[in-house]
Amino acid sequence: MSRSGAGKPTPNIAAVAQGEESPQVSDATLCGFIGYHMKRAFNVVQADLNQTLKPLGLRMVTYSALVLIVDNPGLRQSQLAAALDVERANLVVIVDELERRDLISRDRVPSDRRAYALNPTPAGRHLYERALEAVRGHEARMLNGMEEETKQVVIRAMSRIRRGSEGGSRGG
Amino acid sequence: MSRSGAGKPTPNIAAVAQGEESPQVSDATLCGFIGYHMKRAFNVVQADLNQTLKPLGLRMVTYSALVLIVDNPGLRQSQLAAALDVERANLVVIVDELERRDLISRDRVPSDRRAYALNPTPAGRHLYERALEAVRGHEARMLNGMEEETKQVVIRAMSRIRRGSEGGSRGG
DNA sequence: ATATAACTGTTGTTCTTTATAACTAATAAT
DNA sequence: ATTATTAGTTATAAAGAACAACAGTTATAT
Repeated sequence: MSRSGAGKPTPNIAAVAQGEESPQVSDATLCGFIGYHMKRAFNVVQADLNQTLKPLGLRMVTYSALVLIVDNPGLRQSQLAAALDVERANLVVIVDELERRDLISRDRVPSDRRAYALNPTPAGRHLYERALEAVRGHEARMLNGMEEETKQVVIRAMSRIRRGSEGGSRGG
Repeated sequence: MSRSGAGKPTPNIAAVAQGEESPQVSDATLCGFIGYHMKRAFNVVQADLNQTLKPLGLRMVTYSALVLIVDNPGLRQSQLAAALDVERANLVVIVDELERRDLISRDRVPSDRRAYALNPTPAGRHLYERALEAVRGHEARMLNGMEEETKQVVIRAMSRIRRGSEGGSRGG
């Protein structure tokens, strides 16, 4: 999960050696690509986020799912799968996990007896608040006082890259 | 590997439905976090990059490994593992793959008979050039005419996030 | 010199994630 | 009514990443 030693007791000897003792390995070519920087940065973010969520018993994907369910009560599993960009089949275990912990409930919808409406329980809403607070701290730690304007530029750039793969006739 | 339909013959029905037919699922809360935008954007980049490299018989990690070996001939596997941020054990199969395709060679180093010096073959250097050209096209496609200044801001922000997890006494 | 520790590459195993196919039940379409 | 499509589920396989343990080699300590 994490190679950055965010919460590890054992320091990564190889990483220390690479960073401070034998810095002769050049990644200059890869540094010419924005995707390389995105990957390296995202690895750090992901590792820290998972460490942040671990005390709450959440992973990145279960956290995202909980947020979307609280923000969109009555959501169907298909919609959630599409929003999370995971296969419906793989979403089942995620929803199972949230349901087993009584964070959400699967409620049958009368109009369509195939579908489940996903709704947060009071415990789910409570954990949602706690998780949100924790993730806000995580982001503040990651950004570490980055200027608001810079943040906005990054967000716009990321959105543009993401939407570039779609039709692209819709303005944002 | 890819859910964005970058090179798939079958259009993702769920994605279309989510994007154009039932846009009622709100991710406003998650959109408040830069990490969310990074993940979504990186998913798109990764999918397109893998599609780009597939005709060359490369994956993201084998491509990165090849680039680092060409740029740092004589590299040891430990160093490569540290640079790629993968376990030494897991790097073995990656190097195996590159060696089996005669893109690199494992040369024993006289001064330390434990270690292998990784060197690119002529075929490796040739594929390196081809891959680099393909990835340049991929990046141009992803960025799609993004202003140079914006790119630099993003790169600096990503570098800052990444280095924030280290000691942080070194300026860049 | 010898014993001990540390390092390099390797193998094997396990866990997790992701993708795929197939299935049941329910709705929609012809 | 028959057929096709959709929602959720199950099972399985493929791929990645984490971890432990090992042989061979080098470094260190006694």
